[in-house]
Amino acid sequence: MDNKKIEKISRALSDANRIAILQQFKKKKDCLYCAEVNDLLDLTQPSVSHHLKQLVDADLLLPEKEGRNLKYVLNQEVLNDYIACLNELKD
Amino acid sequence: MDNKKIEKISRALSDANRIAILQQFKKKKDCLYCAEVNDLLDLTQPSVSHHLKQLVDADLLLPEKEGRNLKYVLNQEVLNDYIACLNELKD
DNA sequence: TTTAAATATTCAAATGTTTCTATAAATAAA
DNA sequence: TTTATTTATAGAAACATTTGAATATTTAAA
Repeated sequence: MDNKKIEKISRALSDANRIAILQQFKKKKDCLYCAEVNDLLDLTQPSVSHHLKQLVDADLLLPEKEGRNLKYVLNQEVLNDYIACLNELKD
Repeated sequence: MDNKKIEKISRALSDANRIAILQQFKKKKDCLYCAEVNDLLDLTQPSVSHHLKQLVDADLLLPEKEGRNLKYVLNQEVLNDYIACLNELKD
């Protein structure tokens, strides 16, 4: 994982709403629906869409279309890679 | 570590110059001097000072005065706590 | 095929970040 | 005590991010 990617993931994580989205995956078992995220946050639908886009663009979330619904899965591999990079910082 | 703190650390990590600073600790053994950081980055001294402030405000760096010089040590404890929070995201 | 529901996009306003120049503050050296 | 060195701060310009209103797109249901 290069520094540009570390920067992008860090930026994706640097917002209270987006952290809340990611933490919601702990409570739900496997995936989160877009509509659930809209309910979770105290924001308008376009704002939530913006935040989800940041997380998807950073590859932290994997979107899956289901008819006219959209389902997100946490990308554990990217999260692991990111954590590995942070561990590298410690000598 | 609460979400505000996770947000702040993530933001501190969301910049190429600040990532470069942290990575420099791998090369240097124990600490980094302010002047070394000024040499490392292609920025003016006030800009470097700004970036170091972000890292110190996030508690990622611990500053130590040495006469008129300033020395920074990586705060491994905060880094560990942050990494632990990210690990929590994975069910 | 028309209508309804779910999500995305566009645009603009407000706010925050990054960077610089200029300058201040702190401290060591002369 | 004057001067030089090191780091910090103030202020402004440029740029990026966040948010919401309005609207478009996509797809299912009627």
